[in-house]
Amino acid sequence: MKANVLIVEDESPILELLALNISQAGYNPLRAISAEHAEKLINEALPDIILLDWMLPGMSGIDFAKKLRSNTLTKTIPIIMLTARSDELDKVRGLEVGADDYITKPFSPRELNARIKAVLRRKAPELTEDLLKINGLELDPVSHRVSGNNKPLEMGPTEFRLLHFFMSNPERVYSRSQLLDKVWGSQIFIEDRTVDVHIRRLRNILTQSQHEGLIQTVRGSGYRLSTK
Amino acid sequence: MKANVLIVEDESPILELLALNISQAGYNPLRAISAEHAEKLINEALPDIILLDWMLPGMSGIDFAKKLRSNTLTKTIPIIMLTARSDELDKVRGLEVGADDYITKPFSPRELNARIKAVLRRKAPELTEDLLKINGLELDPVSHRVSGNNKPLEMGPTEFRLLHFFMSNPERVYSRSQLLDKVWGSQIFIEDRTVDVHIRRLRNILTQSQHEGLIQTVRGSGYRLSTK
DNA sequence: GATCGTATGACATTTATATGACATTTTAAT
DNA sequence: ATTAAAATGTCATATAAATGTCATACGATC
Repeated sequence: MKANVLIVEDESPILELLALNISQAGYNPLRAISAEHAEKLINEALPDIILLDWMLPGMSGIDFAKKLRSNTLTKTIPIIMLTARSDELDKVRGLEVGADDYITKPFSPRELNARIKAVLRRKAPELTEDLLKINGLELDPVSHRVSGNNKPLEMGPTEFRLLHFFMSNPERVYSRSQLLDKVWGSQIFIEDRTVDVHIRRLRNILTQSQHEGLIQTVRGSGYRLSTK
Repeated sequence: MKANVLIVEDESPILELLALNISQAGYNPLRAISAEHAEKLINEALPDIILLDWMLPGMSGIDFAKKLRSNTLTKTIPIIMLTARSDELDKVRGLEVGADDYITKPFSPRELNARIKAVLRRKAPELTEDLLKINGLELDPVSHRVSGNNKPLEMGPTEFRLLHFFMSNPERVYSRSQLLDKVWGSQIFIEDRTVDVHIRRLRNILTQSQHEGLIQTVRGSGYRLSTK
């Protein structure tokens, strides 16, 4: 599950540079040369994060950010602003319209990737590759392995993604619909009740290391991973 | 809290078929036989989602979609286009004018309902996520947990919502019908006296941490959450 | 003490979740 | 290509929890 990074930048060389960088960092770059172009891409599939140039022909970056923030569908997508100069005023305005971070050109690839990672970790931790440990339960996104109290646990892909998501967002209730969106994907059409079945499968597997209590039912609301 | 689904379809048998389906799926169907007719209905009450036939007499579906998108009031209403053929070009044009999804005839009831659900679940409004604390009583909307003096308190969904509402609006009296509106929902037909029962249930639970006095009866008026 | 509004316990019903089974689809191996 | 194995989504049923209503008891107010 590579994160989709939408880059909105009108200068083609910079755009390509960014895209190269991003794909090397393990993300999936999407290119847009204007706000209008970006909107089209967003209509097809919501990106996980947006890199947005401050200066754009047509709709400016800051107006576009505002627009994104005013739409329910896009308001939670993290935005990193790209600005030419390190102007404090720009920074303030950027944060005002809801940018999550911002970076001034020229920037080092390392810094850019670090910031993307930081923002993702905050907003969509399930898209990072961090090793997750909770109460003796370990999930390694890189090797794609799970173990409970050092005992390897075998599970299907869906259960893995479900557990990955829960471990990335512990102590938080998710409705079945939210889980379908986050774990299955928003373009998928399956029954709410199917979530129950996968929860049960996951719990069954976690039983091997007495971790099944981690996945809790919150009646009327959904499910939660919690150590309490 | 049934979602209102506006169906715009000129062929009466198909319209009825759709309406039947939609009401069986737990939504409330509104019927329109033309774009003009649909506009009238929209003026009366904004639907939650619109199923829009591609081919319509008078204003075409695509023009109507464009019109809806250009109006502030209606631009955020999700639209699902109904098209006769699976023409890629149509799909592109549909997405261009801002349809959220589209489905080709003939379609299975299941697929249709799944798509409606998928589109609706994405536009769910977000509730406030702030941790509420009053006098040692804590309610966390995120993890969906309540504790009194650090002791976990278990309660049913209705009691949770009731307490959530009171803690969000402390020191203020609400009549039984106001509570029914705010906590149960406005279209629900329930006896006033039932509120009493849930108040008692809530108080019983709060007794575990000596917080039952927080919920006060205001004779002749209703109930209030107050620390005084 | 009569009246009115509220509290309480019991109960039938409704609603939500858990579970086991199954048909199909996907994936991997040969 | 063929086959076997694994995974997936759905359904029917079982189980559990929550809900709304009522009858009755209680307490305040006049």
